[in-house]
Amino acid sequence: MIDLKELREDPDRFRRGVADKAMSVDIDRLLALDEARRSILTRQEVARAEQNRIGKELGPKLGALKGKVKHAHGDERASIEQEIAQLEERPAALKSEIQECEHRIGSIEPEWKSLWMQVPQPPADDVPKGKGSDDNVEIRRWAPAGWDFAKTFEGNRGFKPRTHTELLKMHKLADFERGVKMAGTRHYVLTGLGMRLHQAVLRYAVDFMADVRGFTPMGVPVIVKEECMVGTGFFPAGREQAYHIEESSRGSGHDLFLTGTGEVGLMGIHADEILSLDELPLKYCTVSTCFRREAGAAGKDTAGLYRIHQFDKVEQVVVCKADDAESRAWHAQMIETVETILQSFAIPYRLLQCCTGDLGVKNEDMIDIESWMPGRGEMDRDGSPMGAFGETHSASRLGDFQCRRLNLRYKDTHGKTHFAFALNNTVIASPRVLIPILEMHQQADGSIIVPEALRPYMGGIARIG
RNA sequence: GGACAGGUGGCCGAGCGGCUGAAGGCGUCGGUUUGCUAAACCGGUAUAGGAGUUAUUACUCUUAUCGCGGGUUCGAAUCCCGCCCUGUCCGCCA
Repeated sequence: MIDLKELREDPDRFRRGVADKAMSVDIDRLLALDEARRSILTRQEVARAEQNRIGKELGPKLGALKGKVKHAHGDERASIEQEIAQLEERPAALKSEIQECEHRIGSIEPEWKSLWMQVPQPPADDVPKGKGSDDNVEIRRWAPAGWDFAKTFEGNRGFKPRTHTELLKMHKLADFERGVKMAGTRHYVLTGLGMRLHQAVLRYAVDFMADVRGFTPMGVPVIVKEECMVGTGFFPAGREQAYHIEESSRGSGHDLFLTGTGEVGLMGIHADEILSLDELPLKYCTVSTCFRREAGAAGKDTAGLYRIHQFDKVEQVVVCKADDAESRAWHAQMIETVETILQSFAIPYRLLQCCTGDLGVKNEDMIDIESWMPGRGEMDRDGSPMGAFGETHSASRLGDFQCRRLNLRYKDTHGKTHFAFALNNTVIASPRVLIPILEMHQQADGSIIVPEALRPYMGGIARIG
């Protein structure tokens, strides 16, 4: 969430942020509610202060009188009782005023809080303006030697490509029918070498993060409390995307949610903590199963391994000082990590700078990395796919938005606390990444050459089929 | 799942209706002492919100916070209720 003080000081900055992100949050309403809330709060505090002061002065006296009244009789008793009643008059008046304030605050707060949570992190200044993904700006593209983006797959390789679904079937790498039988649409079973390849890319990515990048691998919960989802910024906006475990309806204390990314578990680790400077930056990665309802995506990418309800992902996060330059440096390293990995798989890809309209509530800057998938895209005259880029990675800078929501802070050298900056990035998401791997490395006979980098994780297997 | 016990500041631990934002200790930071280190001594040492002064830095006042939420009371860390969590024992089970 954003800083309300900053909102008060420069509301236009946030109005612009909302507009640039093509969202609608009533900033004026929020400001009005905030103003009202603070004025009532001030009134309540003044009353409380007096209550406390009176309490200290009269409290012990009252106690003594009340003790005395028990043993008093007749006139004496009556006069003591009167004295007590007098003394209690003012505190009673204060109490009712405090309660009234509390009720009024209670009536404002839900809407105030809800609006506050919806205000997005304004995009960084250098993020190009745009309405949606069509306005994203390609930064650069890369292809291995021997691959020319200007030519079709056939032009490059001399034969027509099979789609990954065909290849999966051909080599018995996945079983969609039985996946659907067990769990419904968008579910699958990875079988045999399909599962091994899946595991191989994950292990390769974790090892890269740990051994080359020096990140700490973590195993984190994938079923979490609502606070984690809110704290990481996925709720309330993304509520529809998460599977909901209604434990409360069975008498348990709280509901749980399945996480759609390891980012939730990684960022939740230090929620409500104040870290010391020497603990920063936090460099964590995890491999976790991710669950997504894909609500609103009905009919989209229904075939194959592209859009599924359950997958595994190696995710990295960095929590660093509240410093823009440092955050940008980590961002650059994340992108480099993804490029290194994709290059080691010899997969052509391109980098897109996401425009303002394509950013979510929590990020101020995001790069999407799209891999070339020969089996995607429009069909040519012969009914064979022309290939297309498909998103396989993204890397985001969140500023302090997420850490403010998580209440994750650090103490600087002067002992002052600050909300930390956070970044996150897909190191690898599988099985989606298997699509370009299978499709790019297929041979004319349908067999698939396993990228060299993965062979050590495949028991040395160099070829499928 | 059953039975007890318990959740207090960075940690340990007292408090069990007003004098307690909270004793004492440990840790930590600053200082004095010391040839250096150690010891000793002195002082500081939570977080958030609001208001104000100065307006980088800082300071003052004030409110809230003793697991979370609610209640009793003029007044709650302290009493009552609900929930969550932890420990121990028993049962069950990857």
